[in-house]
Amino acid sequence: MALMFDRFMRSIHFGLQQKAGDFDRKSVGPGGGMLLMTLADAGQVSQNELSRRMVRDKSQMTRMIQGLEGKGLVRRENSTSDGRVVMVSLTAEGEQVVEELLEAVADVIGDLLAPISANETQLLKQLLSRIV
Amino acid sequence: MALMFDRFMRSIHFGLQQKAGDFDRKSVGPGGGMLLMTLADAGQVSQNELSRRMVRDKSQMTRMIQGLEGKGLVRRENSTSDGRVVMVSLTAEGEQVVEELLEAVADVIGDLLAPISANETQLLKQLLSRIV
DNA sequence: TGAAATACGTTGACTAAGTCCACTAAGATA
DNA sequence: TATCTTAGTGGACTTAGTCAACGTATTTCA
Repeated sequence: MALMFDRFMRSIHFGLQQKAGDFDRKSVGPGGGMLLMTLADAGQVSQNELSRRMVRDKSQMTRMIQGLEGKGLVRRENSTSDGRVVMVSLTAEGEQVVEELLEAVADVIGDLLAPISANETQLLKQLLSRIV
Repeated sequence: MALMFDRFMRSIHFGLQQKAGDFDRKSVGPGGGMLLMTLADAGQVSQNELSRRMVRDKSQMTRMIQGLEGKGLVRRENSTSDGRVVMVSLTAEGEQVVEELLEAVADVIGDLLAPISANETQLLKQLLSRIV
C-alpha cells in the first residue's frame, strides 16, 4: 500500500518534471507547487494550518513561504485577531501560476489514471477525501 | 488529488517517524525503508528494475543500496547473464528488518484508513494496484 | 565482423526537502 | 502576575533528488 502510494506520487512528480519547462516559469519546484495548490484549495490560512494540512514541519513552511513571497506568488499578513499568527494567501500572480500548475497536474494524473474508468476515478477521489 | 496523495504519504511518513525508535534499529530511514519494502515485494531484481519500480534516479539507487549493503541488509550480485547488471536482494537480516517495518507501516496505515470500511480499503487497494 | 549506438551502474557536484532544537513574542491559564 | 502554551523564525545538520560525465558491457546493423 505504501509502495503504491509512493510510486503514484513519484510518478506525478516525475511527469511534472518532464514538462516543468512548459509551465514552471517561476521555478517553484515540487515543494512550492504543493504549497500553492494547497493555498488554492484552502484560501487564506495561517502558516500553522498550512503546516498541518501539508504535514510538514513549521520551520519548513516558514522557508517555503519566504521563497514564494520573494517571487511574488504569496502574501503574508499578520492576523488582526491574534498577534502570533501570519495569514498566507495567493497573490494575483500566484493564482495565475497555480492555475497553470493545476492544469499540468491534471494532465499528468489523467495519464496515470488511464487504466481505470471515470467512475472508478470518482470513487478513488471520494475514498481519498474521506481518508485525509 | 495530488494534494490528497501527498498528504497521505506524508502522514504515513510522519506516523512512522514517531515510532521509528521502536523498529528502525538499523536506522534505514524512509528511503531505505521504501527500498527494503520494494525488495521484499520484488525478490531479487536488478538495480535498474528497482529504479524503475521506485521511480527514482539510478544514481540515487546506487547510493541507497550502498548504504543498505553497508548495514548488511541487502546483497549485490553480478548477473550471470549480463555483465552490466547488478542483482539486489535482501539478506536474512534484511528480511527481518523489513518484516518489522511492514508491521509498523501496516499499523500506521491502519490508523489512517480508519475512516473507511474494510471493504472500501480492499477496493482502494485494488484500484491502486491497477494504476501503478 | 567491427564501429556506433545503447544500456547498466558509479561518481561528482549541486539544489531541494526534511528534521531537530533553541529562541522570541503573543496568548491563555489560573 | 507568574507560568504554560502556541505561532512563527532561524541555525545546523541529514537525507533526497537532479543532472551530467564516465567506464564498461551489450546490441545493432552496415
